[in-house]
Amino acid sequence: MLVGAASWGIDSMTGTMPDSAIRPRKEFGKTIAADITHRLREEIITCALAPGEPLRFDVLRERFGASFTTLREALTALAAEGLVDAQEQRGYRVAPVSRRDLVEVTDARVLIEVELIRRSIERGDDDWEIAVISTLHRLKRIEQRDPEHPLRDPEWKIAHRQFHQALVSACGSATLLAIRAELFDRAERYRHLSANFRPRPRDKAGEHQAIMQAAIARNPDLAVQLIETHIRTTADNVAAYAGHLLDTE
Amino acid sequence: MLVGAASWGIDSMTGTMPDSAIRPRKEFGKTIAADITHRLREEIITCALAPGEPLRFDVLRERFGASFTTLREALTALAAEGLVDAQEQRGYRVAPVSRRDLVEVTDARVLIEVELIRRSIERGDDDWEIAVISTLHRLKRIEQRDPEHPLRDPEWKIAHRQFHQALVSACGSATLLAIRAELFDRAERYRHLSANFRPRPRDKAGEHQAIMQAAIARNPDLAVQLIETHIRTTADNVAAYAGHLLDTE
DNA sequence: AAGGATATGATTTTCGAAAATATAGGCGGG
DNA sequence: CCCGCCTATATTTTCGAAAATCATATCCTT
Repeated sequence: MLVGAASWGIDSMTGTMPDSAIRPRKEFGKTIAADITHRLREEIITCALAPGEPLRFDVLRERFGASFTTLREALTALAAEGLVDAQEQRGYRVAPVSRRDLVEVTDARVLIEVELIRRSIERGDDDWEIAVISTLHRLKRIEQRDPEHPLRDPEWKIAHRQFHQALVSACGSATLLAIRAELFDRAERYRHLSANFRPRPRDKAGEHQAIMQAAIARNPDLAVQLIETHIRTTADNVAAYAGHLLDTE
Repeated sequence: MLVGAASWGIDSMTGTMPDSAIRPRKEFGKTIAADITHRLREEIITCALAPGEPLRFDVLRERFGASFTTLREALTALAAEGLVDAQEQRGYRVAPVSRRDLVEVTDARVLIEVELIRRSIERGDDDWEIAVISTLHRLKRIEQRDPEHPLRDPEWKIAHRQFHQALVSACGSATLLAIRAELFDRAERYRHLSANFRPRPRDKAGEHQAIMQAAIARNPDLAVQLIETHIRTTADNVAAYAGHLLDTE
């Protein structure tokens, strides 16, 4: 899903509040459809809904307490984002995963993220620097507090997402940012897929620190190289630890 | 809208049949929602529905003969593609146009199309060469037959789209092809916007011919340079001839 | 027993009414 | 006279029933 002007793309950045908490039927100002889109997206990204799993309306209806139509609207939106697979006249299912798709998403992310980092470094102002530094700081704080299995911690996820978002936020193109956000979500699903099998997370803290420094130092070539390595090694890890889940198709 | 695997992206390539013709309520095998999505997309791209125009359900209901829900699903999908702007609780409207958006779309197209051309030239096989040559041939035939105002001719539009699609079709990434297709649609809307004011179309035939030759000759640097110029001069023409329509916002 | 048509059940897809929300116009108070 | 509140209307959003479609099992024919 691309974006008209700069409308949604953002909402996938706001993270999610724990479903266990007492929550209003829908968040303020949002339609039920938008809320369900958001909740479904989270469940798919975190693999609470497994790749390839059929999404039957009866089940969803009970789980989310919305009607056919509302659910259908949410599924349509997610299909446009590539997280749901629409099979005409035969319903929806969680988008399947595959080695090939992982490679495509990784390549596309590198292509776009590299460009956006360059533009951000060139155009970023003081506010941008502050955003990059502060989001990294928060991320590190969370990592210190609980250094194991960061993906399990929703707070780490949000902070991680916001740091990477901050890095490219000054690029000046809402269009490309929206594309980037979608690819980020699709990649994050693969990270979750492998998180359960990865014995121990590698030291991402150092990588993030280095990326931040290169960005603030306005060294585009170094920043780009670090980001590309960051993205590709993450994908390689997924392929290594979740490889057995990628050949189902 | 991005794509899950490789599902839709294609359908925006199939063109449209004249609405005046006697057509079945929906095309074979498609849901009504998918059909309406397709028809609405065409009307937005061709500016039959003007940029910024509100899309009220009563009006759409009469025009397309579908119910609220079905229309809503179509609008959701188009919002994900960036052709429709969803204003929470306040309905939908055709995505507005602006100079800034035109620049963003153009830049994004260059970034992605350039990469895909490179990959296609590197990976394209005999079938790819044949597709490139034959789609260009058809395009030239149509241009000879009726050399004025090509955008008015639906056949030219389809042929033009298919030629550019063929050029990048061997890139190997359904993900990037889907992104490219969306950006192409958004750019085509701007072309339509200026078509009514452009005194005479420039000689695109020569440019297409040169691009084809560079591609078949496996000269990526030249092909990339030609494509970039092609995209940017088209956008410049839009800005020049439809500039007065881009400052409404 | 194999193949194919048909009936049955499960599931998706569509519809229009009803509820929720926004917009516009009028009324009263400052 | 202008501003804010309140009511009336217009519009969107949601719902569950009904229609359409697909999947499965059964039965008939060869």
